[in-house]
Amino acid sequence: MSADAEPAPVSAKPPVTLREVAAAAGVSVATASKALNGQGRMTAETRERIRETARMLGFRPNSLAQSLLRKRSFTVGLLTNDTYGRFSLPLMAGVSDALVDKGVSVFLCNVEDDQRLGQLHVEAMLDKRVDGIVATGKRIDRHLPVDLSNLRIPVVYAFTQPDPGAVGLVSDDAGGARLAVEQFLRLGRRRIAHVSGPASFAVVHTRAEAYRDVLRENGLPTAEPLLGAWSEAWGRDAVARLFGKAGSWPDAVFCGNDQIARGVIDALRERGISVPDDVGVIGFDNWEIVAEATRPPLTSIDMNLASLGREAGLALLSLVDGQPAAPGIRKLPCRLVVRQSCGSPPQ
Amino acid sequence: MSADAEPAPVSAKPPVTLREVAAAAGVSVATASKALNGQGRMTAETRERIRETARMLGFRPNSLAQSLLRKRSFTVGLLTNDTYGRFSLPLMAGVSDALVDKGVSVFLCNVEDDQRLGQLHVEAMLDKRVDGIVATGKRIDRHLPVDLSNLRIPVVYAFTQPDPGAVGLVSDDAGGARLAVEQFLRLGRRRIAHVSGPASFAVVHTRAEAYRDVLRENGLPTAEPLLGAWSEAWGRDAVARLFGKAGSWPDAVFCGNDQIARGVIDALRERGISVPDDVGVIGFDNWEIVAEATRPPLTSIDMNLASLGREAGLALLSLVDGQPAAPGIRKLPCRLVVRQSCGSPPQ
DNA sequence: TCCACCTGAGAAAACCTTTTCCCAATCCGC
DNA sequence: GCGGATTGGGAAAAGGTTTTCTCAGGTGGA
Repeated sequence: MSADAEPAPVSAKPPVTLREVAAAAGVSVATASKALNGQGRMTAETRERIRETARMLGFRPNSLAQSLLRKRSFTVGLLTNDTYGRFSLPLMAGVSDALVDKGVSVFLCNVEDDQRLGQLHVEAMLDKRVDGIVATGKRIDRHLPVDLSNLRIPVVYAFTQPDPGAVGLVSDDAGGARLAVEQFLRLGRRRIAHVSGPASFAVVHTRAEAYRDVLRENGLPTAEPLLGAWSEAWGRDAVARLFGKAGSWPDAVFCGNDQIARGVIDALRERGISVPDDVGVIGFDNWEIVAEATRPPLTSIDMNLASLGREAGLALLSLVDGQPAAPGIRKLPCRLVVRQSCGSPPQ
Repeated sequence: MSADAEPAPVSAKPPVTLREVAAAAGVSVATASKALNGQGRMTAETRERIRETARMLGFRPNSLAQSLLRKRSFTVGLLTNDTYGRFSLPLMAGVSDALVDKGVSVFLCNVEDDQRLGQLHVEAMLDKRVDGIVATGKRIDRHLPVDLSNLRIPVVYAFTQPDPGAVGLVSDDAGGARLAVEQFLRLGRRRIAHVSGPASFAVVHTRAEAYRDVLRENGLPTAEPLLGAWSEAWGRDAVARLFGKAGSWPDAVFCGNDQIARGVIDALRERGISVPDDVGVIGFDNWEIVAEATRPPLTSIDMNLASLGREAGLALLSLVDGQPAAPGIRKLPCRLVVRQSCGSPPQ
């Protein structure tokens, strides 16, 4: 390991090839290949001898040669424009997780919002003969800055806007919103407000609609959601509007994301309003770094992004294997993560 | 694009090969190859004709075949145990960014803290003949759960503990801490406290030592740093200790990370102590999501992780090209990002 | 006119593995 | 003992590209 131990393997000996294994075992490469792959016919003794030789020599087949022949590279590309962001990370982990067991590796390609970069990455992946592509982004209602519609390999969209006719996986935002509002109802809350992000986001409307639906189904008056930004500042601002004037204050606030929820909780505390005793709060995204830092810790809706990624990986794999998949958007359920910001059920 | 436009290319025609280009141009594959690569000798007219044919046919060379021959796959592996985390993301983006222009793609491998998974990923990468590996982690003072010391391909360590004799890149934590403390001094602060994370982290000591050094160099009394957790709660706790008793309160707090700093700022505000008028605060990491949400926004030390990643990518590339690199750890400077939590210079 | 040299281009090997034939030897039943 | 089936294993092509070698024809000089 140190300088004087060995003549420093500047470039270590090349990997051992099948030919060398065959030579060492005294058979032809064809026989060696078949022995190692469990193909062909030969005596059990021969097969075992070849295997043992391969093991001794530390033989590992060259994926490049295999891929060239099989026209399958056991490699997929993961395209994202959200490397820094919150959403594609768990998603990426899920994709990678679903594929590693099948021996499939993942090329990570961050295209930012740059057409040129996107083009570059897609061409590089195509040249390297990836078996398929998972496209993911930071917004469910926006396209990646690349055209993947006429590729000769399958594409699965996860947490981004799919091309028409493609298969897409997204979180069930409406279901997630229902989960939150229904939790409030179960806890006996009746005056439930909704504070969410900018109207330019599709999910803002999806969640708001589900919020209204649940209230209506339960015969409760629906209040107009307050739309603003995805920030703590807006959460604080919204509290000023909701609780600024005298009158019937909400006893629950369903927030469009965890940062808004944090702003809401901070502002309520500063007004001397107790969470969860006076007002319950539920966030969205279950971003642990935020949800666990609020006082009290924040109950939130988790979009199960890792599962989403796993499903995307598996869907892509079956597409690669030639299984036709039903095109269209599949919605995966969210999950309520209970912490302490919305109280316990009434006795 | 829609169902009736074309017979839906279930599996589109295979990519065009060099052989087809050669046939279409009426030359041999050898000549075609040389024409496209600018090698060999032929009339300018022939070369141009072949190039034009290739362009028309949309020819793109098969990377797999090229790699097999050249023994270079133009592919590297990025190993991390911090997929969800804060640090490896900008770093990954930097690595990818440095390599994409050179036509090098990056395999993303998240090994968590799992030996088996690490082994699996490394073997998969080796089989796929990656040209090199960048190893990165969530802590500068911990090893990844894999042994990369006897690989026959180059390895560069970034933001993780390198093997002896390898090349490693880390942030200059001491320099970063100096930057913070010196900024306070420049602003006329003299009673500077330091609140940091757990003693089990090497960086805690590195930064604390630099903090003491700067104070000593300036003839100021050094106070013992307060060590705790990397959390907001600990930041609030530390304020209670520093400002709880009467006496000479600090006029500046240098925090070990941004979350601690946020706790500090929140607790100061709750005590009616003004930031930055009464007390200046500087954080570490420059995690925008935190630094921009504090009230006031947080001045912080940025570790330039994207640059670190870029440097790591370039270092790996030159190693792959056979340039011997000086082994050992190279430290890259941090950067002070000024927001509003430490005030303006005195007039 | 002849020879040496250059020019343009092709044939073939190489990279490493898989798979499809193919062949020789052995075995079986009659 | 003989024809056919089976068995164990090998030769060779395929996959797509690069590179080295070879070669035919042309050019220039003597």
